[in-house]
Amino acid sequence: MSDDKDAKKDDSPGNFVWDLVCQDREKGKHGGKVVTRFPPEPNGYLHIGHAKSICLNFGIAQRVPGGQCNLRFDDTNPETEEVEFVESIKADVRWLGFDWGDNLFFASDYFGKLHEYAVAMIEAGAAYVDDRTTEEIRQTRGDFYKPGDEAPGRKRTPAENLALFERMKKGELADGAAVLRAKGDMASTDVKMRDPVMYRIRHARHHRTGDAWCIYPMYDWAHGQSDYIEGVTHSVCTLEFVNHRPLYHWFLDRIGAPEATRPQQIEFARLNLTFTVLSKRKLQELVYGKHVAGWDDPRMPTLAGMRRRGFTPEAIRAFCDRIGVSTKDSVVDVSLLEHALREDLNARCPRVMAVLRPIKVTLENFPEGEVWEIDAPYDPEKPDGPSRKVPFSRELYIEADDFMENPPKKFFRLSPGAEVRLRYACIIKCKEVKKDGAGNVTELVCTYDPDSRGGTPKDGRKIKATLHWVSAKHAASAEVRLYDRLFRVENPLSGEGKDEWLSHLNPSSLEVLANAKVEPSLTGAIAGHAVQFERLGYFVVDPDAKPGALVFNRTITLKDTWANIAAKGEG
RNA sequence: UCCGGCGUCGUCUAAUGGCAGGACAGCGGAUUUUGAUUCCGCUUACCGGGGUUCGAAUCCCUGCGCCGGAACCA
Repeated sequence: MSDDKDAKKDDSPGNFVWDLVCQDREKGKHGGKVVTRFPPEPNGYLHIGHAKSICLNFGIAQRVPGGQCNLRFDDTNPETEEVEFVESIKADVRWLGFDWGDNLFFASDYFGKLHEYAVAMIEAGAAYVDDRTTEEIRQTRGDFYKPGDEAPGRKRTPAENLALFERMKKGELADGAAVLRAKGDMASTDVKMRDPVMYRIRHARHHRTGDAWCIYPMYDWAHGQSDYIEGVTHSVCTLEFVNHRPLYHWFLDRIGAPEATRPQQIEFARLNLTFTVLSKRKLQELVYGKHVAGWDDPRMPTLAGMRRRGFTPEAIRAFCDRIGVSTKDSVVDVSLLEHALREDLNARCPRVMAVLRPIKVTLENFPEGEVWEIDAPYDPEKPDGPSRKVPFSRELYIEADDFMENPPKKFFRLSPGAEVRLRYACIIKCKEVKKDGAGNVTELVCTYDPDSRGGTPKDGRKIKATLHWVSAKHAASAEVRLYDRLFRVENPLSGEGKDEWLSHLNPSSLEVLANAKVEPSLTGAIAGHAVQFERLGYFVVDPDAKPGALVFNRTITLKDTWANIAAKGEG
């Protein structure tokens, strides 16, 4: 089949949802049409967990000829939803690389239609108004072991219920005074079926419909019907909705949706990540509790935060491909995300040099005033490819971490009497260590080997370490923000206490270095420019940067075998 | 005491009654002017117990464990 060929064009791995979609197409269900949807509630920012759902839903639509994925905002709760969130969500989906075309919808588009359906249900005696208190309704619902009691409203005539519902709609009743309930089965073992609430009263301004309505549909009433109205074929959601599936189907029955054209709800496991919290509520707490600087704080797992941190859409999509999709609760190791990130950045970032914690080096035998303009490739694996000039002179900065006065055995960087290579420049040897009154190293006096220009010594002797450096006189200053994992424990939510998870915040998730030194080629770098600082990691220019005031965010470090060895040595 | 879902390397995920494979992590090695990258190699798994079958991760029974469910949230 030519369809098969189309489906195999991309190399995305399959998963059980994709399998179901393929089976349905083979059976000719929905005439072979596939329509999915991504249905965020605009009450917060999108995070990496949403990315999994976005990649799944838009991914399926992309892989099917004529496939369609709607972006539908599930905006049925005016008290928590805002335009700011719908705009950020649209921007994030676009940034991730997906396009909903003309298929931008809102559940609030269907308020009128939903109301018609509800009225028809009341007329058919399938729904009624319950005007007791929330507390009474809760208490008469029964529990897991006992059936509930039937509400008095059930006995009213359709005409009476219609009149009451009309009063609800007109705003004659206060918030909480009454709800519309479907006549389910108060004795059902499935608590969801015990006369589910369809509408509640909220005298609140809605971000789109304004004050047109004061009754708002509940999720179970709105969602399946919205799917149906849009012609969605596969309604993919997360596992916590498995319990809602019978009700999803039941409401479709009530409105008379023909079996052949109705959507099918399919559930998959939401993403969990080690060292990360992904619940919307927790993310809100981090933002509103000022534990982070905002929704786009580079430590946040929000797409806005990750973007600012320096993640690429490609890395996130590759990650989503690799974690797969299943119906098993799972926790993905964050190192898999980091791997996908490094893999992508490694392939796209030019290599440059920057010194984060400068320590001064003076080459005592290097002529005062002389400057080498070294031609250094942006991609060392392509020595003849694009390059930039890097000035080298008598006074340099190297990384403080690259010098130890009393080095352990396996440390092969600079120490008194030791030789190292300065990348692309030459071999130097440490002659003298200068210190201040407190015993801090302030300067290293070194000599350079004039026969090693370029970095290769004439006599062919082996130099184990190569250090990055910048010329003191030529370097630009920059602020560098060193980001690390927001939590220091693998499962921040493991504790019992309500706010215990906050105690697991990593106190050193952000370290700001005010006086880093970067090579002059970086002087005019603009926000979003991503580079590798050789031997350190991947960095991106932050939007806070201004002309003459560079600001870099560390996206992620390079893998660091030495750090592991050093850490073990201490243990 | 109820209803529903789920159990495969440390982690994530394949297998659709026929050799339990991949990725990440870890460990070891080669190359390296980034202790990076790249390359090579290694360790490690079918929740337990029965049954059906020539043959079971897969089908059946049973036990156990984990997750979700009693909002006028989604």
